[in-house]
Amino acid sequence: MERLSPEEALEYLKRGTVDIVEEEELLAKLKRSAETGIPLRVKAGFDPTAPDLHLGHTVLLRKMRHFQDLGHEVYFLIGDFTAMIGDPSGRSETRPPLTREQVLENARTYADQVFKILDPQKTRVVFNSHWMRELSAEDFIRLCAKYTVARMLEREDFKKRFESGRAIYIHELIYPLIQAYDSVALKADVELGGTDQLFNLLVGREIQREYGQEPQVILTVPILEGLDGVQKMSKSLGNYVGITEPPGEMFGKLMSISDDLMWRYYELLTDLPLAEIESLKRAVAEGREHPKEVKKRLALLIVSQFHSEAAAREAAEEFERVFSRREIPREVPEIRTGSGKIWLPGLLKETGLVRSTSEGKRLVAQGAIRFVEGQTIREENLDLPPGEYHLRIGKKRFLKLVITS
RNA sequence: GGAGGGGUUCCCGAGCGGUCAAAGGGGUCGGGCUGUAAACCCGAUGGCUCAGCCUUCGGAGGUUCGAAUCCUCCCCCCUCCA
Repeated sequence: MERLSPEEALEYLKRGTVDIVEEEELLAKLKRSAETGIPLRVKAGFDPTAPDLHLGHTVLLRKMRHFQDLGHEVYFLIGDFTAMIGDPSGRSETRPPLTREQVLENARTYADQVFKILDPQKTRVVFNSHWMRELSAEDFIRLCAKYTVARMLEREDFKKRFESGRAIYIHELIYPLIQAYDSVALKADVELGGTDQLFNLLVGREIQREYGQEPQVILTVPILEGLDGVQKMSKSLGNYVGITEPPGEMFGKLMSISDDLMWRYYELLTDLPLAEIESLKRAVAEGREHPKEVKKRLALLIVSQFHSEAAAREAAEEFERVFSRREIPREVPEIRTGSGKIWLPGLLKETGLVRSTSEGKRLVAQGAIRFVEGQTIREENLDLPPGEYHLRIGKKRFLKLVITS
């Protein structure tokens, strides 16, 4: 991988990006790096407050990894100083500054998750409070003097707010400058970010120039759609796959995405060459491949990134067993009870499979509860002889009921 | 400082004295169709000891046989004027 020519490297890096500013500059940097043997300094910033990563975040992380695979050095920047401001692009307000302990704690959590993708050998974790705290008021004013209000107001959300007369706080205007200064401090050759970061990243180029540095090249990656295929993947929308989730969970969630979305995930979440993805796409369109099989392959590829290949394969088998062959899952919550009358809604609530007895009643009424063997239970009350029973609640929930005499 | 509009169930959003656990949409869940895909169709969607009872409509009081709906005070958001 490290032996790609600069031109090939460029192609490799371009995959799944939205903007590249400027492509020729990137090529030039790659060439120079190849000649001198000095790796490029690649920067990407992260919010210190939300260390709960999902596949959406990995689009960026994977791009960072691509640079590492080419031998470059990644600066994983934790914006503990900028967090005091809160990036105005999000709806986030000014946040209370985190304590040093919290920041370090979050950084540890990041490390646990991030190194499932990044190569620890080629990753430098840095905190921008490091240099920002050192910056004197004079230095800071000098920094501010390098950019104009008019330029700052070009940013989409500032512009809108300005035009509609909504508040823009001065510290918000500062945010892009600080992020830009981070690039100066790190002498970044490249900065990566989501498409929503484009403006901030561009400011970085200009500020670097002002400080006599060669401007960084910018690569933006798309914001990944969530499992619903419409909204961006996010924890609060519940349409995400967390990177610490167990393999079975991941696999199941990935199998539930739409066929259309599958191609997007192939491109952004796997390293399968684009040409192969194209030919798969064609095979599906022509009916030579079943989309379900292709999706299974996708799920396998993704799950293997976070778990062993064996674990991924096992998840696939389990999926087959339970959903295709309608068999009993390997691990099922079990509840034991004495014989006699059993009130199903109450039992389901007890096991935590449903939230309330009302929900349990509803499910029974709707015919959602059945024995795995096939028979639907339409009565809320059960009276079964001692033995083992396997219940299926809806499509995904299972319960093993053991009745002792 | 002045004038006005608003805070409703997970979300958006109707309701504006009883028939309101509250229209409609979204989401979610269940069923059908399938490939646990999408699309589509049907149904459900506060809780409980469930033909009944309890809790919900920003908060606290009040009027009334009866309030999400009327009154008083308070908190929060938005628009316009200054």
